[in-house]
Amino acid sequence: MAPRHSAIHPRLRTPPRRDGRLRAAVSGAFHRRTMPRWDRGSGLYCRGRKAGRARHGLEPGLTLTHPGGHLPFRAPVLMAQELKDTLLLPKTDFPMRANLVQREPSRIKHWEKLDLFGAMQRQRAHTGKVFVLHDGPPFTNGDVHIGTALNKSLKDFVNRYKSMTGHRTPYVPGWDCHGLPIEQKVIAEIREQKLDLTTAQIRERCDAFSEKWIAAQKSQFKRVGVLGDWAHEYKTKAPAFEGDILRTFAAFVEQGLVYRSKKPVYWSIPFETALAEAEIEYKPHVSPAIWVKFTVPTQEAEKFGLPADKPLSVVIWTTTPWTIPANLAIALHPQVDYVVADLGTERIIVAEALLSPVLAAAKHEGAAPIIKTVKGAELEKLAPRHPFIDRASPIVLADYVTTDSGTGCVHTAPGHGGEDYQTGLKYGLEIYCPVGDDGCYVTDDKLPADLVGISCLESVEDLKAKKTSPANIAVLKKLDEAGALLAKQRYEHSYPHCWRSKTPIIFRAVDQWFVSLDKAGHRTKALEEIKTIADHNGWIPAWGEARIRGAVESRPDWCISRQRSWGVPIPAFYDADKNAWLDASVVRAVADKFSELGSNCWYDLKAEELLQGVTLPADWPAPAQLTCGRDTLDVWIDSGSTQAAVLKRGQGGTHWPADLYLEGSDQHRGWFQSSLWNSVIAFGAAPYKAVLTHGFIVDKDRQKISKSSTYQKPQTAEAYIGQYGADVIRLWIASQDFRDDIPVDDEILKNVGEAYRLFRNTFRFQLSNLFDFDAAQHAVPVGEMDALDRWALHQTAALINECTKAYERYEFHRVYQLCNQFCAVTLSAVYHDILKDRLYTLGATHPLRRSSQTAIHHIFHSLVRLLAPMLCFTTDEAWSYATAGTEYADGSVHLQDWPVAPAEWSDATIAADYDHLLTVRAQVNEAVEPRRAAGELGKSLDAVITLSGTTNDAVYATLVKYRDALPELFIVSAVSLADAAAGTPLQITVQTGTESGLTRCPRCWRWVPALDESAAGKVCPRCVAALAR
RNA sequence: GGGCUCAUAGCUCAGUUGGUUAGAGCACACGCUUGAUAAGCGUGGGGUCGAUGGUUCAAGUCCAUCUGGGCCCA
Repeated sequence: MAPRHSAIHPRLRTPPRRDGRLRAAVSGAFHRRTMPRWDRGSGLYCRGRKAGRARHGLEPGLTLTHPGGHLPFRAPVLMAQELKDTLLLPKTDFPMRANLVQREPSRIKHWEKLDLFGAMQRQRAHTGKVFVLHDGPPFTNGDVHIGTALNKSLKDFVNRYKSMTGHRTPYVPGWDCHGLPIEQKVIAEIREQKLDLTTAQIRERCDAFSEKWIAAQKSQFKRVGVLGDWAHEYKTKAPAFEGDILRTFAAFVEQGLVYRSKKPVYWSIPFETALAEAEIEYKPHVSPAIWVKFTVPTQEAEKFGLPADKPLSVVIWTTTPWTIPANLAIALHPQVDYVVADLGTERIIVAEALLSPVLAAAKHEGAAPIIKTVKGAELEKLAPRHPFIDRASPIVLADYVTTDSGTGCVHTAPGHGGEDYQTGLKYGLEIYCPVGDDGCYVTDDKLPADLVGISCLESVEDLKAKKTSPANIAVLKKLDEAGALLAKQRYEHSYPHCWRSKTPIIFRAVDQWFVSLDKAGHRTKALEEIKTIADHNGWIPAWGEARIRGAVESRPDWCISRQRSWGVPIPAFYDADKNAWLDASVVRAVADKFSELGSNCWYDLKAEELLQGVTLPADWPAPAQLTCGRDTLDVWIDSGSTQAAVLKRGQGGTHWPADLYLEGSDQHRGWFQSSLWNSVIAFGAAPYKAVLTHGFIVDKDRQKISKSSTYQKPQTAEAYIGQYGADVIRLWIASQDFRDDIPVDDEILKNVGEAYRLFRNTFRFQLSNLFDFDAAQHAVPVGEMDALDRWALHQTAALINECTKAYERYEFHRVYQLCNQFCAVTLSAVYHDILKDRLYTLGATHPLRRSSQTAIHHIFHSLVRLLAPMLCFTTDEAWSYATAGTEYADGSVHLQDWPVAPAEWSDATIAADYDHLLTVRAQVNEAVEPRRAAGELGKSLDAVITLSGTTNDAVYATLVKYRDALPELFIVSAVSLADAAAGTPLQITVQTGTESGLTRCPRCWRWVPALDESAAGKVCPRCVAALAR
């Protein structure tokens, strides 16, 4: 370096050229009009040191007139370099560029090497504080969605925070493995491959499918930075877990809650099996549409004030004549107008709006005067007769009835339709289904004998021949004979077909298992538990209580059986007469088998083998006469059993009940509820003390992403993390008030990226200015620190307190806002900016410099911890540089204790004084700005300030009190105070250094009365002192 | 259609038991700086607090209705 300035002409050893002085030589307007673009400080050209030198090199040719006299402009660059070398400029290896996408995976490996999660647990093993966040299991059927990443990140924030505050945080991640969506995907594969597989084979494929996604999701969750007991996760398909699912179920059985009842399902007649939505194809189909008259007996008519002097009937419309034998009611809409229309010899009741299409279908000619109009509600319980079976078909009310088509009077067969079933339950109708597994009418004392054995199936041959089913034909004949058929038409519509047999499916009630929720007072107990949790503010936000209360109150008895393959088998046995046998002790015995062998044994073994060594209840048939049932449990029993299989067993050091459940708000009706029911029934209490919910990801217009026109790319966590890095995504999650919808959008993420850079640069600035600071040796006791540094500590204490409060309330966005503001304003714009002069120009061991370094050290170690739960990668990186000076350290920020501000950091007097001082600082900035705009000033250090005011003004009094600190505080070269007459408001005068007759120190750039000689040339007295050390 | 819920600047958030001219950061514009430099500093513009009606001396805040969004049901 040294030789470089040897050739410099002595004349160049003048004070370095200051842009301020150059500007001072010309008017702003002149300057802007005439100076070359590259010298206007626009940043277009003058980027970096190289560019700066080039500019200096060009300028000596210009001689500009200074107001204070002629001052030939020079550019003693090398001189400046030499002086610059005497400064204590910031130094760090902590990179400015985060390069998160590349760097984060290495840190994950580093954590794995450290066994960070294990280390955190061991460290808090004996604190006596435990916080159990019980993981809600994601479904294992695809890549981690950004919404799932959000959920897991929030959990990670909580766990890391709780760990730092001294809690052991046993977090056992889990997966929900069974269920229809997986089976559907597997079945779709099988369909494509045109395979015909056994149940066991299908289950094998489902298992492999699930396992594959567990592995994928696990690595994706880890990539997000989520810490947990990944090596010992729970899976609902694990044998031990399946055993516990059955043990939970056994508790249901034991209390007599489980009963059998019918419920309609999609049914394939050729395969004699229930079908899932995915196994159904909708195809065009021609059905016989019929208009059927249900006669109203005279007495009934009179009771309801209807005219009874002519035959009167209610007309229904249906496209499935075969369901007429199962008709038990007619549904009307309560608010729709119905009319009694006179057809001459008889009268009919239909919806007013549909009278004319009905007349058209019936080919009625001539007038059909309306005798009477009534609301549907007025006809409730009117009892027309079934056309050919001796029973009433009462009028019921239902909201789903429309006047779009038909008659407005809906044929209701609770055993053959979903809505019909609901209405049936509501009105206490039998769930009646006179059709057997083979699709034929069964022997039944209510059914006309001539219908028995007739099939509802339309075979592929029938379809080709455009023939309708034998049952349809038979029913049409019966209706015709009864004189009940008002009209008949071909009706073409889209109808569900079985994907395998290609024949139309039927909707048919089959026996299902239900759990009674009221029988043993469990609903009351569940509601009590909800209240108890609310009393302890456990529903976060509080409206969660209303949400789950509504779900629990309105939950009907739960249908827990599924005619599926991929699930936990319901351990019911059947005798030769198809009677079901279910007993708690046997369920428990089977549970033990499942725990040992996995639930596949249900399919691999015969009942007799399975029950070997099991003592059956006295009234049971011999095992040899039993077969295993083929229904599986609804997955709500699976997921609701996690609290039993994980928490009750203390897996990974957990305990029951959990301290927190944390899921999306949809889980009020889902997992929160299923867990509550299972736990209340099996253990008599709720499985959680608190439940935190978050909203859903939406696009920038707050529309759900699936509807969004702007978001068609895959919404996987990987896609986002691959672009932004996990820490930016985590910061984005932290920045949002997650109780509401969470918008995601490039602009938002870009914003968060800026905030990320702010945090990173804050750390970098702090680290770089601690390069020669060793807290053990150099730290200054708080009581001996400079006021400015104590102010900074006061602010830090406030930050710590506020952030801690926010973490306790899970208000991460408050932490984000608070830290953002702290870094941007308190530090960057004020504290750090002011500190530069001290840190760079004073001697290394100067008390003020050490005081500030001490404060920076404290602030860094506070801030890095406050942000650690969120910015888990970056804070650990910064912490490593701070403690080890390298990218990786043996320890981790995540093993540190949560910051607690020592009482001595807070100083109300200094805080109040600085409020005044910073107000004036803002005013000074404002006052400087016009002169800067005029081109008379550059940096604020070029300014000399005079403040006049009166000492009876509190603000001015504070200025007087801190008189000596003001230039530093305002980052100006000098501040003089001028006492004015009482009542005079504070007045600010701005002069340049030159105007004040001062000289600029080439080293610290402050304008001073005189320079002294030093080894490095002429500098200000303060710099002479600094250089002397 | 029902239950729960949300709406404050371009974006993310504050805004106390109703009480001065509704705040902050980011973004934007214009400057400065080149000793945090793919950084840093300053100044500035920007809001009918979703809409309407009401209560009140006073409404972002309380009440009602509506509009739009979200979750869950039907």
